[in-house]
Amino acid sequence: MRSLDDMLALSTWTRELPAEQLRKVRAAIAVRDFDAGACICRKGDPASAWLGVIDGLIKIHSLSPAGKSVTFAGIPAGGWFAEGSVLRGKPFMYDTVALRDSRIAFLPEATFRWLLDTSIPFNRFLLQQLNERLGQFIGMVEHDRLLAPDARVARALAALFNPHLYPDADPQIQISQEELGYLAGASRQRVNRALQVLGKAGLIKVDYGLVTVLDLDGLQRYGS
DNA sequence: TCATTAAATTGTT
DNA sequence: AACAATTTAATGA
Repeated sequence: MRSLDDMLALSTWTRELPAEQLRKVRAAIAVRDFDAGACICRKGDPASAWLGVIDGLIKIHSLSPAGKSVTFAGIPAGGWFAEGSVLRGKPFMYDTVALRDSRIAFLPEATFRWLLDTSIPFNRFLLQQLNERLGQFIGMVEHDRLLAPDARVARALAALFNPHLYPDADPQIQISQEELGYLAGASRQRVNRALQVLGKAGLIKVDYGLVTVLDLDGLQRYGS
């Protein structure tokens, strides 16, 4: 399992931070491990920290009153999230759950605001992150209405490998087809078929509980 | 190390 | 949604 320092080395916003400032940030971050299925934060919890996925995989999702689940985003190792709630100073609006055993970094709200007030590189990073996410969600609406199921699964999968949001060199992701279904808004059966199609097209390789991306660019543009 | 079993995941209808 | 097949992880000899 990766360490906090691995993740900080991977995050682009740490690179231009003066050593002294990075040291302070590093000292303020708390690290917690979660078992697969565990809840990292719930809707309504105060957003007291900016969160980073050091290792593992988490999802941001919402449960309907009837118990149906919609997943808005899966966030693999290397990703930071919840800046929206921290910026607003409002409680979390969604639940986040560990899909696998995961290690999470908690960067306290006060430290987050201090970075916001003092660091141009940090602000630049946040701006890019918000922009990338906005692009992803706009894309989701577009794909949901315009693309066939195979292509929707392809995009949902590709979104997990956004190099700006998740700067992780590992082209593999350990995720079940059921979770991929929640992410793509498709049934598990449909995802199963889509993965077979995408595998035959040479874009991905499918193994038990594991998907390896062979051609990210091809995945992104599949079906359009 | 190997066999057994339960649990998770996948493939198919 | 249901079922069978497959893979993994855990357990104990």
